[in-house]
Amino acid sequence: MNRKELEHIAHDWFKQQNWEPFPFQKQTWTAFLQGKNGLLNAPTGSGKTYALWVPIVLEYMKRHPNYKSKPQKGLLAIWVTPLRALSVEIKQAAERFVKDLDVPLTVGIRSGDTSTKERAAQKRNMPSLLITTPESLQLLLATKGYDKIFKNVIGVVVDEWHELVANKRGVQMTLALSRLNAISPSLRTWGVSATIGNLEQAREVLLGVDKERVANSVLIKANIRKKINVLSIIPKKIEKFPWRGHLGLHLLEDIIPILEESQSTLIFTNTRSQCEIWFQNILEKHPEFAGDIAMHHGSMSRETRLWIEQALREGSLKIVVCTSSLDLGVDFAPVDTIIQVGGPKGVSRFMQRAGRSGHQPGKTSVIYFLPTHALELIEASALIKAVSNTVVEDRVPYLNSFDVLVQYLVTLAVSDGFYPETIYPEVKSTFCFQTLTAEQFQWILNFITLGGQSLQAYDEYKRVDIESDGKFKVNSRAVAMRHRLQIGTIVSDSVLNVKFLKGGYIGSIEESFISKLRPGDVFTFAGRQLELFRIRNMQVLVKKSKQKNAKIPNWMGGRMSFSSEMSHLIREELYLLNSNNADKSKELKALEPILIRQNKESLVPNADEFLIETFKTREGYHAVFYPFEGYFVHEAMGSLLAYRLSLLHPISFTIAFNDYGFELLSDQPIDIQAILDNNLFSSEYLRSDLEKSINASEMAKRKFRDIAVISGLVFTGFPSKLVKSKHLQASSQLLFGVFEDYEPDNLLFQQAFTETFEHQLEEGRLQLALMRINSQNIIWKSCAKPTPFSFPIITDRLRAKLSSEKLADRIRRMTIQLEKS
DNA sequence: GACCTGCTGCGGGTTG
Repeated sequence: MNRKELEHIAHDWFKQQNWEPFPFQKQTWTAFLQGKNGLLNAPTGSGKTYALWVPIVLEYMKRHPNYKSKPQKGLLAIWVTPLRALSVEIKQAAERFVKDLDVPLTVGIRSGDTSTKERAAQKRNMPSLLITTPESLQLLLATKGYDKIFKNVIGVVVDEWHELVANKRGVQMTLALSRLNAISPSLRTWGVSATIGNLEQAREVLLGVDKERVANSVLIKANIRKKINVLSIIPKKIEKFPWRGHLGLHLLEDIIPILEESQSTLIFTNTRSQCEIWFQNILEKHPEFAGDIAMHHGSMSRETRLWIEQALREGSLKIVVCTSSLDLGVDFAPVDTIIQVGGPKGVSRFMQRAGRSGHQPGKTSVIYFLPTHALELIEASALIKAVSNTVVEDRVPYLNSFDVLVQYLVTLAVSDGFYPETIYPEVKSTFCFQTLTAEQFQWILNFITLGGQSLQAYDEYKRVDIESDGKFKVNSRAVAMRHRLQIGTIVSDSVLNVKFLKGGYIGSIEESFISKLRPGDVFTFAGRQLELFRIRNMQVLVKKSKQKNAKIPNWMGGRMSFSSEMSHLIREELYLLNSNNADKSKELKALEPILIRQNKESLVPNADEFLIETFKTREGYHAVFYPFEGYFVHEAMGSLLAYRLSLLHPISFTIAFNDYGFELLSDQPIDIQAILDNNLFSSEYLRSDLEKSINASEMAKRKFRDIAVISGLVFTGFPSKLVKSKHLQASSQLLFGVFEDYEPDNLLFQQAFTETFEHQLEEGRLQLALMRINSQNIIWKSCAKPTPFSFPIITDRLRAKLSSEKLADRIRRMTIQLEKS
């Protein structure tokens, strides 16, 4: 049978399903059958799964013409998905396909949900097509004789590659790929990705830095444009609409008609507590929705979440209030409407959420944007434009994640052991470790065998032995076991499990929240009123309660900052505000009263202007700056400017910031002229000034917590008996301190700082922002009172008390004040 | 006068 004939079979099959084959499918089949690697860019719900199952099966038929009488045993292809939740759907698709085609191939799943028994059975007899997660694949590499499992694999497909490419799970994935490539000579690597700004780079990350290999691969773009209809909910009376806030409950009644008219609706909120609040408020004001409404977020028990997902699929739920937990994965066909409450902070996140509705080829997605404060109308306007111009963010890959490399090398040492001279070039071929030097690699080897320089005295850090032939191998069963338990790059937050007294797991909650409650107190969680009974063994035992006005928990999650694309779009919209342009969006027009007020008290900047406002209140002297660059950049820029100002003249500040700008507050007048005369926005000496200006060590210490866990320096405990997170924090801090004092050139210690500057403070973006400000005219407005622009920032400070002043300075200042009075 | 904050994802031993 030749390739053409085989393709016909597949085409016929597609016809039988009444599916219109997309052009990219044939292109993908051809490239795969030619032995090429590649990246397929296709939206969800476009049949992309089949685009890659088909050629894998075709290749199998081609290789084994008498496959019916003599089916090939062992693993043929691996499908990696970042979400367990997707495994079942992919498995069903694959099974249906091989069954209809009558090919004797077996399909299996291997993930955390797979039982020990099944896992063992699988190891004896691997399915032909294995669906797994990056972590479970890594665990397979920690198995004795893994090379035999993988030696005949012809294809690895990494699904949702855009989700992995910019984090450590992606790094881990590429390390595994580097090994598989060496084991299996006819392996093809394929990624499937949603549209992202840097698709070309995503391909390079997937395939490694070998230029020839990348040049011989293909990048296939599906070119299917999903129609998205964005509608914003505009407050009827902007004068009474708050200048700040994040909940958006003022507009609750405005969405009721939308809920009633839609078959089913997802309401996306930005935080878990906001999700709880919206759910509760809708039910309170519209009890008629009871039974039709549910909520879904990451701290709720998996059981409840799965139930809700199933109900959505079946169309038996009308409304689900959720967080990012429903961004991805499972496709809910009956959902026809999306409501986004508050700014989504990034264009791709917004589009991703919009895409949850009308999830069928050819259908239009509908998303409503509900602003939670006045300035978010600018965001609404910007998002509408972004969607029609298909602006998408880059996903920036990690570089030199030594913690992941340490884990990977121990993984290899746990199974069959490794020879550095074989593994070094493989590691170096990955995007993440392309600049890894022989010295650095040697340092890592020393680290896993001796525990590095400062931990040499402790046996527990000597995990790997060097055997007489030079093989690196773990011989201790205890070390191997602990390592397997801790494979992966996701480090969980410190949480307590919430359970009913009579049993029944509800979800997880932050230690910091629950410690403020006493037995008998009532709180709301997962939409229920719960009375705290007692806390025991990291478990919160509760009873049902009917009491109203319960406290709502907050979780300490990651903070979302504007993406650089989003910041850019916001500025573009802002610059339109002053124009009398007739085609100004209705969102911007609605802002008119606030615009008039801002222009009266201060000014709305144009494209060539950078605004600084100063005013005095009873709190002190305020200076507010508006780069519109997002929270993270403002955090860094605020500290930088405060530091540089204090060099000119001793002064101390309190700094506040949000996505729009930052504020310096002092008890002395702030010399803005000095900022202008001394070029304090210069991007020169950025890193060294930044290092001196912020408490980099404190931030790095927090980053180091994850690094310590991933690299195996800190053990998070056995499944049944988790180590208390406080202990975890303590030991990672202890180690941080040791390295700081005795081994500052420790690569893991240094990595904590690199991550702080590059990922937390976004040094690269800060640099660009400073350059932009330097090219603008700085307009300094001395205002009589807080302006609409400054109000959200200065009130934010009342919550987050972040001070640049040292305790000693503060005490000194307070004493002087006392003396004066 | 304006203000209830901070997402998501995975994994959990061995042998005959």
